[in-house]
Amino acid sequence: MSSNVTLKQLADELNLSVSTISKALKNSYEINEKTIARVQALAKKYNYRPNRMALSLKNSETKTIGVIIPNILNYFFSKVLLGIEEEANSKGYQIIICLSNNQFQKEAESLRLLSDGSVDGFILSMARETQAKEYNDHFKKIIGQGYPIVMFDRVSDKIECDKVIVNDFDAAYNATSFLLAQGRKKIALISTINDLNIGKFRINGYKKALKDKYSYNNDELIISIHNKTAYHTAITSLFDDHVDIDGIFATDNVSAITALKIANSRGYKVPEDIAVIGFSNDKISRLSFPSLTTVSQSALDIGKNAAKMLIERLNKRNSNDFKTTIIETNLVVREST
Amino acid sequence: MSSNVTLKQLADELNLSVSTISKALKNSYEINEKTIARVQALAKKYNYRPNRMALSLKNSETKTIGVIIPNILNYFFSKVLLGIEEEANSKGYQIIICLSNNQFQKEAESLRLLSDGSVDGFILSMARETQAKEYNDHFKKIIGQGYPIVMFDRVSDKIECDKVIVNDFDAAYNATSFLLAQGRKKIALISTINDLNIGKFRINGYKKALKDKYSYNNDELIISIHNKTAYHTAITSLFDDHVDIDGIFATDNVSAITALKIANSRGYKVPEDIAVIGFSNDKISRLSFPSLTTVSQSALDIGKNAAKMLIERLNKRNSNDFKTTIIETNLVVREST
DNA sequence: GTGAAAGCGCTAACAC
DNA sequence: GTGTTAGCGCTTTCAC
Repeated sequence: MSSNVTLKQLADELNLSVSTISKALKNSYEINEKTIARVQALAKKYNYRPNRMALSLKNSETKTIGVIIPNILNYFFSKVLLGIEEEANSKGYQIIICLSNNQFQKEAESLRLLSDGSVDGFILSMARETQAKEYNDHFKKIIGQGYPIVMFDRVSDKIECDKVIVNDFDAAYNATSFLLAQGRKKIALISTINDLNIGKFRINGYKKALKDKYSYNNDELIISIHNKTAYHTAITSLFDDHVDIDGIFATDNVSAITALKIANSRGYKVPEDIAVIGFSNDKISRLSFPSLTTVSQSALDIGKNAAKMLIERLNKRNSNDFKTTIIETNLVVREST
Repeated sequence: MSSNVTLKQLADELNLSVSTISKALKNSYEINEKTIARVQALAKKYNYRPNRMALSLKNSETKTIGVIIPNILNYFFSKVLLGIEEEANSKGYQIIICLSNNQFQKEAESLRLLSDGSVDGFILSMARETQAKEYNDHFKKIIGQGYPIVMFDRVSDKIECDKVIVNDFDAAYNATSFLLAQGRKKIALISTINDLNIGKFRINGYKKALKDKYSYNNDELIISIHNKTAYHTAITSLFDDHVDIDGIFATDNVSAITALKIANSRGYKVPEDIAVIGFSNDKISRLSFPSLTTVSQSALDIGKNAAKMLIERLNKRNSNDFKTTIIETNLVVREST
């Protein structure tokens, strides 16, 4: 921390008391106008700023939000963070960031560390491990301690708190329907997030869309990938086993683009012979060859809404009417469909 | 902030004084062992954690680092952030993050907001606007207030502080030399960061490499792009004007991949007819078609080093021996060369 | 072995 | 119109 000027130093220099200085800086009606002017001039000269820690201690509020994110290298989460930061800053809040790296241990530790009065509340998306193993107690404990939480995207039914999600079922349903409307006859789903709730919702959306289309007479074709190193082999097998495949919906863009590359190298024409849709409207979807149609989740809005909800809750404590906000997705159509 | 237990509450419940509790929790030799045991048991029961704001106020240190980043959607900066977070956490520091969005105004405002005792020091990379317009005063002011700064990647000669950079000159020299060693006869440089120092260093590295290769007899061919929307047109013109181009070194991956796409669409064979090298070892470089050779900046190490340097400086104030750490780059060769 | 008191920087109720 | 005091939660010095 720095050697900033304090009220006391200003008071000494002007031969006034600390409380007079404090009031003068707030333009209190109690204080003589000349005094106010003198005080404010000196404060300006020394660039006085009230010490944030002293204020926090006094007011029992930090004006700081703890944000816990599974993976900062993921474009979606970065963009949500951008939204949180914008909204929080505009309301006078700062954000402390912790990265769980998708590990339960680190998520719980971050929660523990920040629940020492460092923040007023939390915005978070569950670590993959936490959701896969259905750990909840660390969240409940924090909430029990009086810290409000807003969860986004990867949320848990078991936790009572505000939430911001997209309708993953609808998103997948619409994406699959888009392929069906093009007359695609054999559509596969590639999922790399089978262990997450959102992954399950997306699978269900895909299944329902196929079922609703009476003229579609192939079985569901679902490839589940659990390992980063397995993308290429798994998708290669998909093409080997189903040469007549003409549509792919992937729950992430890395597998979507891997599929595109394999299709390219096998001489499929995209989108004539095969269409591919990814998930998350990130940079790579614009730069792939051909560019990738994706489901856009409006990550920025998710972040802004989450911040807005948390700040609202901080201002009207003790109410139990938790809300879940659903952010609309939309299909951004590019060259791959 | 939450309703955490305080020393006072523990003291009341045990009919002891606050100071006894405080000492007991620290296993002070002054305190009776039985008392220690009783106190610690109760503290554990109530999940006591010392209030961070009170500690900060008392100790005049926040154990928090302010990080100001130009663009969180940029993979390089995200990865640096990851490095900072890892190193800082391991040393017991938290990080408050601010995004300048490459605007001077927002950068200066973030600095101003956090210099109220919220953080112990700063890690930052200059906003594009700040560097282009050579604004420095806001940094100097903060340093004058006693806040140490560590700058990384986009740094300024005008500011005396610790720095972490890569050798952009060498990186560009080596990348260009790699193309020359392949026998490329007409190598273009595409720069989208001409307004940044690192952009200038990269151009110089490219120029020097061409000069050092006696057998190379084409002129320098430098395309400078200043506008996000102009990538495609500018690079298309490059190909129009120089059909015999056989090598491209780009200072960023979006233009490198745009070049790849244009080359693909014009029937060039990559890398036989033309080779392309990008900058920053991010996800898209692996997923492009063909995958892109890039200069890897070891972003994680940059982040870790920056955090390490700042924390070291915080522990030995008042010394003026500022260091600049140079992180090695290396060329990651993929299919595009 | 335990407790009282001061002080970190600030605000606000209450003197004067 | 200005000053005194108490207190936010904690640590530490000094008394008892």
